Amino acid sequence: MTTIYDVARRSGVSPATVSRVLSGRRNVDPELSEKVRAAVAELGYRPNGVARNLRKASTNLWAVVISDIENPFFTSLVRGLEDVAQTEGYHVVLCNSDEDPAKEAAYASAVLTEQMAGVVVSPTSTAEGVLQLAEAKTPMVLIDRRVDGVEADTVLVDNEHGAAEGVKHLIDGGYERIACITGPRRVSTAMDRLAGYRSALRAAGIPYDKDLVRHADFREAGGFAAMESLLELPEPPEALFVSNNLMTVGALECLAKRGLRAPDDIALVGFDDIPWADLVVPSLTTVAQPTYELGRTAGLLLKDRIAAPGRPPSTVTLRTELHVRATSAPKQK
Amino acid sequence: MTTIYDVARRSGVSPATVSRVLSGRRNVDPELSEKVRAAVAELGYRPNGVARNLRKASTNLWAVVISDIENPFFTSLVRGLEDVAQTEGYHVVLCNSDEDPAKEAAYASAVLTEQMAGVVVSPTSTAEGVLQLAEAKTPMVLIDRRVDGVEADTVLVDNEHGAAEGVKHLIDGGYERIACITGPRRVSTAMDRLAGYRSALRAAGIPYDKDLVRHADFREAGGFAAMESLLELPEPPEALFVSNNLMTVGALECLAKRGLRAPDDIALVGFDDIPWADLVVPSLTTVAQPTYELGRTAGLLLKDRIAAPGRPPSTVTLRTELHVRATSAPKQK
DNA sequence: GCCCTTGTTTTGAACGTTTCGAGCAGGATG
DNA sequence: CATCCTGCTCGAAACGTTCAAAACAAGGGC
Repeated sequence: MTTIYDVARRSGVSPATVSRVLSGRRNVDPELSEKVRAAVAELGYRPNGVARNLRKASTNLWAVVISDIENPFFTSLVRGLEDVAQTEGYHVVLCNSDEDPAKEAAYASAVLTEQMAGVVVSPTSTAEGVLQLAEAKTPMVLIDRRVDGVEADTVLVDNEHGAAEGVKHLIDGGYERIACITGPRRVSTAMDRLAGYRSALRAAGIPYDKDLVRHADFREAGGFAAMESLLELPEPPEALFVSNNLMTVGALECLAKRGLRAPDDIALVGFDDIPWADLVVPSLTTVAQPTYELGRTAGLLLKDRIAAPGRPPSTVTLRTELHVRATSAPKQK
Repeated sequence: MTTIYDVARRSGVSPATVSRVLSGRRNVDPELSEKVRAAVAELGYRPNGVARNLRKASTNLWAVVISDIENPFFTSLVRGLEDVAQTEGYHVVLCNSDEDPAKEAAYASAVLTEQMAGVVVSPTSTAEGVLQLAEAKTPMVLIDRRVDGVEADTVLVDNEHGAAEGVKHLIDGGYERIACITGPRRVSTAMDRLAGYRSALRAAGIPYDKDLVRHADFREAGGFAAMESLLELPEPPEALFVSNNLMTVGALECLAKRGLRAPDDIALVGFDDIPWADLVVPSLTTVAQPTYELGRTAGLLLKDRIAAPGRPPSTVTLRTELHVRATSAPKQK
């Protein structure tokens, strides 16, 4: 391996000067600089990033800790983050936590020992990894969910407002008996979306009926089961609001299996888009989240945090957008 | 930051001994070992991964260079890879090349300067990055596509056989005038799938008509345009084989826009699944690739390559699986 | 009692960079 | 002419680990 010493010898200067030439500092004689560049080219020298990292006590890695890259929500988010990372000179390390606090903690530990420059994390319910990172003062951006007791930059979506908008849309379509499938009680997004559901009902003067609410696990199977349980009610709902994409898919599968159709048998609005929602027939009405933008924003916040670690943390809340499609067509009287 | 020296001082041994205790080597007195562990716990010592990497001249990073994480094919592949990486003690760095040889080359360069332990890459058409890595003898696994002149471990799918099976399925359904939308000429997978299309026709005694073949860009827009061009033929095809998932989506969108339906107006088989292909109505017949398994296999090959760099490269070919759904229903006479 | 062997620990030298302080010209100033 | 700057360059010390080689202790054979 050729080192900075080889280049120094070849160009007749000291390693220190080579270093300054390569790191683009000023205060170096143009003539020497030229010699150094020539030597670099001749020798095919490539700086050793690891050595630089050791010396500088930091790497150019960002970790992104999410529950599962196969969830389209995170896929697009990660893409947004990676695009920012690329322009800022960082690389993104992908970490699937599968909502498992132990895995999250293991990744947090890796972030610390590998001296990564920063982390973007969508916290699991217990969030011990996040606490560990917060304590170590690692630059960190929380995404999608808040964590009690942790002060950190956060990127959220206006869950309550988005959910309310989706439910209001159903109400406007003439539906009154509207059910809700949401996520675990410990997850802030699940509760925020439920709150939106309730506030839309309240605004319309429809009484809240807790028998119409199900808490599932944000996964396909959970949505399926919750849908089944709702359909088995003595008086099934005439419309449904589902609070994430995978559970919506599960609910749709349940309907398909039973030969039921939206919106004729039950009207449907889902939170969070799924790819090609237009191709599903009947096409799916969703409260779309700006997932790419979420990732991008997180990247920008992380960059700023690294540049100025002392600054007080900020929270950015992005707006959702209601995509009206076929499953929420107005009630036929 | 607490270092191995601090631990050594605290436990009354030399740094070397601490190192041996922590790296789990034998030849260390259990009593000392215990003391060291105690000191580690008391001080909250955490080894510095960067320093270790420098000394060992290698990191625990794998890069995965793909065209776009938002393509479900790669999403699932990356997930398979990451699962192997995790059990083997590596981390995965995500690199979206967007089919841009310059970006690919930039990532290849980063792999070298950051001393990453290995790379899994789905090569772009010109593959200069791959050549650079091959020259540097970086452990590398090629995925999905072959590269001329590069000897490396490779994981492929039996494209020709899979395509032939899909097309034969259409022929068996009574269709004869079958079109094909495939990818760029320089990409091996595109040509392999086209070859499968041709061989299925040949086996059935159907003459090959090059007017029924379109080369597009493997993207949604390309599939859309190719579909339009096929529909404008004086005598449009009665069935269609599309050689990747995004172009299939594009083709479906084109049909939807024109108010045409599969399989009544045109029967359809796509190569590569899309998520929730069952939910699309009519549900989509596909030649499914074992995408997760592709990533997993690549990970295992990479692990082996790192363990034994000298071994001759091997190629693994995985089988596709025909998922018969609604869009390929037999022709109604 | 001496020497060799075996098993464990320590010393000290890397690994390849960056950066601090010192050194050294050469010009400006008093 | 001495002194002070200014602008560059260089030497050397980190950064925190691992590992080869040396040192040491203890046990066994002759």
